[in-house]
Amino acid sequence: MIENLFDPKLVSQLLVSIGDVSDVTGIPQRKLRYWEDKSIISSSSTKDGGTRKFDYVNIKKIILIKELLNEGYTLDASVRKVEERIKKLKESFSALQEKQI
Amino acid sequence: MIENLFDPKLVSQLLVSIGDVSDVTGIPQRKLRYWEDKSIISSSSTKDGGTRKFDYVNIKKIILIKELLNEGYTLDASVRKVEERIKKLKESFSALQEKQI
DNA sequence: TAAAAAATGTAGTTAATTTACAATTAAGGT
DNA sequence: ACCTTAATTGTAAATTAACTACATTTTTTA
Repeated sequence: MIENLFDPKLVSQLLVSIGDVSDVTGIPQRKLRYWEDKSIISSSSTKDGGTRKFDYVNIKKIILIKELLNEGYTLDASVRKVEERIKKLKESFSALQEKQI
Repeated sequence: MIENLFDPKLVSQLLVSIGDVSDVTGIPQRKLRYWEDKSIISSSSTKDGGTRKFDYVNIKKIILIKELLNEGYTLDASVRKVEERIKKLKESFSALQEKQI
């Protein structure tokens, strides 16, 4: 049932602009660019001057980092803690996509 | 397990520009605007001149319509056939969001 | 073949984002 | 207190992406 709902292949293809990511996460655009500069998150901005687009995993990552920041962790510490979860998230993600449900 | 993967609340908040929807679905931007004019799909373009943003359900709808068009259905017929599936999709969607998983 | 449906072309305009500078504020160590 | 590094913020000018509002073309159907 849920398989019909969320097509993981489709979800993973959804790209969201920085303005909309900012709206959804509550993190200012300026900060998102800063985090990308520091390689904390990544977007599909193709060096040669396009616009940044964020995928589901990166948006989820931003939200998780924000939560840890709110708890009082430093940025680096937050990122370290989030990395492991994101790693698993990515794995399950590609596993699901393989399955071709 | 899957609950951790796809946060339905988050997925439903992802908004995608017309250019990216076009890339993902293979439907030209011009046609997407035409379909919206005909109320086949909808976007969050706030009349007062912003840019169109499509959500997951509408993107899924576009893909389903495209498939039926390829099978030879007329646009109207395709839409009619898709509506029922989309209705269920939306229901499950909000049900999941309520659950707050 | 006439009418309606479906799709397309494009010019001029507006919205959203980019980069690349610099400046500011906060936190941690001695 | 002072210094250093981390973290964040401000913004102008340029660029990219999308918009509307026309009109036109192609396809389908009665």
